[in-house]
Amino acid sequence: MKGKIDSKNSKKSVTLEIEQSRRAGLSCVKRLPAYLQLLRILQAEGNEYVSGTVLASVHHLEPVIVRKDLAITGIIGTPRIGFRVNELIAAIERFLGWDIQTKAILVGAGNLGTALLGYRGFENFGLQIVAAFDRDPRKVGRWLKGRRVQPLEQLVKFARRNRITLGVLTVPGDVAQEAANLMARAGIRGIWNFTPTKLDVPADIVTQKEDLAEGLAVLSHRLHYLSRTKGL
Amino acid sequence: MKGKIDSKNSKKSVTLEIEQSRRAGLSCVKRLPAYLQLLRILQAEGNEYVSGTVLASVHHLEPVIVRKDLAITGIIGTPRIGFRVNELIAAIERFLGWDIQTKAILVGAGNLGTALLGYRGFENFGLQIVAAFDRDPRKVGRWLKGRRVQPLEQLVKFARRNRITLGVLTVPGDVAQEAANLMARAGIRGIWNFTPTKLDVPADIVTQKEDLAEGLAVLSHRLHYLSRTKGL
DNA sequence: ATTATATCGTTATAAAAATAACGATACAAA
DNA sequence: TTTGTATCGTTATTTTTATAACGATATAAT
Repeated sequence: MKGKIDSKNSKKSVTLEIEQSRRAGLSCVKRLPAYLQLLRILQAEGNEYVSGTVLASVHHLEPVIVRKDLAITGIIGTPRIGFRVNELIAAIERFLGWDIQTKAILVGAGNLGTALLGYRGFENFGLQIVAAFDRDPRKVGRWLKGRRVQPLEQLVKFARRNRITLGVLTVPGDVAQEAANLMARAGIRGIWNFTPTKLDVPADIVTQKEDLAEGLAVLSHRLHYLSRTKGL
Repeated sequence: MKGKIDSKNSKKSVTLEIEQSRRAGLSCVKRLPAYLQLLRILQAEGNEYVSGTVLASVHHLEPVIVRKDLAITGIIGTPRIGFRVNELIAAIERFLGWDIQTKAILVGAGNLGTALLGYRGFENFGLQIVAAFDRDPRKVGRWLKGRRVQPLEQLVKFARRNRITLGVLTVPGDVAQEAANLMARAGIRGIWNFTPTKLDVPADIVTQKEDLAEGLAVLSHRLHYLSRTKGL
């Protein structure tokens, strides 16, 4: 008389199929790479399954949060067992768009720019920095971590010709807006902004500001005012 | 019969004086450095006052948020005028503990470590990286951005002798925990963790994890699934 | 076969953060 | 002097995020 299986399943499948990925909370998206990192280690170690509980304990999170986060990638686990590591990795990568490599250019071959160029590991994040640009004539022409530094004047042509969609901005703050304008002209769709400058860009361009000072502020504040909070 | 001025003022002053800095929301603390950065520019340009409205518009925030954020530093503005730039800078710096320089050591003289060592600007964040350490004998002894790279074995002695309270961790992920243990033994109180490894440390040590992948995940996700959100 | 248990997925509640609303104040202009 | 307005600080509401609660399920143990 209750017909439990039927009524529940039909509702769930419809919901999941129709709205594809329900609104993905920002904090959730931020946690996904951390899961991914651990999952790759587990995969390399030969683990076939992993439980949300394990993922949670490593990252000092509540298991519920992990399960909810994973749910938005569309993955489905089995009770008492957990999730298939392979499937989980694939689901997260796909959700973040990291299953296909995105070509990016980097502007500003200074300290930080050089470090980012040298970072082996972006390939794990679906990112491929294919070229570097700088305004300084002394830097132009030199080779940095396998890429020849090109002059800024070449940026627009290069980016258009190679269908570049992502730009990494590592110039000094006072020329950041200028460089961003150049990227916009070049048809770039997203800017990863490592400068302290808040960029003004057309509405169809996505920017992500990366500010070291932010994290340092949290650290300093906790250090000075006794740490009461627990989480990250 | 209402006695509005009296009742309100007495309540406010008591509240403010007693609990010093009411619980500082995490998101608020993160925004403070951005204000600070802009304030210093305004100061250099000779501006004496700034309104919360201006701060807000530059950073694409609501004025209310700015006023609330500033309020927790203890600063008080004047209606129609705004805040004194000098006072505001001092208040934020003091709140974050950036009014006195904190000495730090850096462990891991790789790409990122080198870039951080070369970053002129930490002095604006109350941070002074006074020494660099590395495990690799080929790096030990070399000079990097004005600091001689020392062997890991010297870390504990050096940190204790110089009363170092903060450690910057830029080693590969698989040796991060090991380095963190060393820092703990050396009496370090806070660890700025640039590795992808979640650290296990004694409860009295504060850690702040800096994960580039986090920001990239947000950027990628927005790029792939149409950007509906507006804010940073 | 029954019971126990670890885990899942969902729903309900609590906490934190963002947004909105509103009175108060200081200067400017009529 | 009066009125207007930009801004402040606080309180109220909404939204987002985290935590808690709970039934469901798959294996292991009795």
